[in-house]
Amino acid sequence: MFPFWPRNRMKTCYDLWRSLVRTLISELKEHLGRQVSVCGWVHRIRELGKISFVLLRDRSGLIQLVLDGKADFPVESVISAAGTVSENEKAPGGLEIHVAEIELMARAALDLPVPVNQDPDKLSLDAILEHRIISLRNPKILSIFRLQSNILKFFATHMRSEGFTEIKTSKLIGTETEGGTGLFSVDYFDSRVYLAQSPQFYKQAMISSGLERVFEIGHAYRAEKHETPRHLNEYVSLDVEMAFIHSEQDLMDLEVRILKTIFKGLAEENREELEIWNASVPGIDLVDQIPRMTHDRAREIISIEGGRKVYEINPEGERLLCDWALREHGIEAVFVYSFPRKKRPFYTYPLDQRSTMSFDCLFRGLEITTGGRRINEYSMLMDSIARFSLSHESLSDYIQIFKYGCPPHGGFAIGLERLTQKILSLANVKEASLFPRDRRRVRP
RNA sequence: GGGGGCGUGGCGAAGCAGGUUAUCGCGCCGGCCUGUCAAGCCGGAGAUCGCGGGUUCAAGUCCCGUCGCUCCCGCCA
Repeated sequence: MFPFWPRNRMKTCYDLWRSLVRTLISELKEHLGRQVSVCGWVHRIRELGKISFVLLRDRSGLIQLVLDGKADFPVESVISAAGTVSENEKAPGGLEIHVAEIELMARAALDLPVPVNQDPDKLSLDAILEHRIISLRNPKILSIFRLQSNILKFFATHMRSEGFTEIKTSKLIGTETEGGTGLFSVDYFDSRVYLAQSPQFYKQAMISSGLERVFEIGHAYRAEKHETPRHLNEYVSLDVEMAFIHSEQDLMDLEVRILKTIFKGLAEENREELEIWNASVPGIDLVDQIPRMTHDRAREIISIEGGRKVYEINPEGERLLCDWALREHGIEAVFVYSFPRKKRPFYTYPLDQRSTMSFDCLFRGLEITTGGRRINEYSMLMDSIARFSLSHESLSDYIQIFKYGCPPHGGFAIGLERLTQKILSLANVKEASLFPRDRRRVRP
C-alpha cells in the first residue's frame, strides 16, 4: 500500500522511506526506535541555525520533527516526513522524529489571514467566521466539531437503542403550515416553496404510519431577524417523536435518558476536547435530578430569585432558573412544563382551558429543547384549528394524519449547536456551527 | 421590530480635553544561533485610521450620515 504517492513516481534512493505506510501521530509511541512516515500540516517552526524543530499536526495530534538546517516551507504547508521515532525528554510530549527525508506535498502561502497555532480566544468572532476555512484549522476551534460529532453519534445510538427509526424528511415545504412568519421562500420552478422550520408534521406523519418512534437529524431554517449569541438562521435540529405516551412527563423522561447517554459518552470519549475548553458535562446521576416545574412555578422562582415579579420567562429568567437549579439540585438545568395555551402552537395537547402538555428544557441558562404531547384526536384538532383561527385548506395534508387514526404521541427537538455551545461554554452559538448562516452571513 | 457598544498594518490592541514622522504585542521578510517549548537576539517591510460629508488654520480624535461587526430586549432550538 502506497496511499500517498503516485505509483509511477520515479525510483529514487529515498524509496525505502517512501515505502513506509503512514503512521498517525497518536500511534507513534508504539513505533519507538523504528522508522516511520508521518503526514500533516506544519503547525510551528523553530529554527536554531543548523537545526530546526517543526511541530507537525495531523488529525490525531502533534509531534516534533527534528530537521538539519532550515525548514524551507512556511507554517501550514502540508508535508510528509520520514525518520526515526525517538524518546527525548527535551521534546514536547517526550517524543520526536529525527527526519531523514521530507516531501513538501503542498506549500502554504505566507499571508495566513488568522493564526492557526495561537489561542483563538484572542481572535474576534468576526475574524474567526470571516476566515472560517482557515480558522477551522486551529486545533482548539476544530475540537468543537470533534465533540459535536460525538453528540450526534451518542444521540443516534441512544435513539436506536430505544427502538426509534431514523428518518430524513424534505426541507422544502409547499405551504406555510405553522403560520406566516419565519420562513424562507425559494423559487421552485414556476412556483414558490419554503424551507422547513421544523420536521414537525412529517415526524407526526411517521407516527401515524406505524413506525411509532422516529428521530431525525436535519437542518431547520428560521427567517427571523434576530441577532443574538444564541440564534442561527440555519441550525441542526435533533428531533424526536414517540407514540403511546401519556403526557409530556414521558418525553422529559426520554430526554433525561438521551442527555445521560450523551454526557456519559462525551465524558468518556471527549475528555481532551472538554479539557481544552476547560469545560465539563454534568455528572450522569445529576441528570436524574434535573428539577421539573410548571410554568407558573418557574415564574415564581424567577420572581423570587430576581427580586421582582415577572410575568414572562425571558432570557434573564432562564439564567436565574438554572442558577437556582444548580444551587438547589446540583445541576444547571431545569424542565419547565404546562406552558400556557397561547404560548404554544395549535397542535399542542391541551391540559385544561389554560395550559398545555408541553415543556422546555433549559440548560446552563439557555433553552435547548422545546416539546410536548401533540393533539392526536381528530375532533380536538378541529376545535384547536378553529380556536387559532387557522384555515382547514392550508392544513389539509396535516389533518389527514389524524383523520384515519393516530395514536397519542409527542416529541421534542434539541438544538445541536445550542447544546454544543452550552457544553463547552462558548460565548456565541455561531462558534458551534461549521459555516453559520446569520442575517448577513451566507459565506464562506 | 426596539436599544447599547465598537470599526486604527494580516491578527489583537493603545492613541480620542483636535496639533508635526500614528504606537505596542503577535505574525511576516532578512541575518545570527545544534535542543527549541508562545525560543532568543539584531535588522526590515507592511495602515490613504470602514466609507461619505461637515466643523476647523489643523480631524484617527469633534458632528452628521452610511456600511459593517458585536451585545442586550422581543421571538425562538
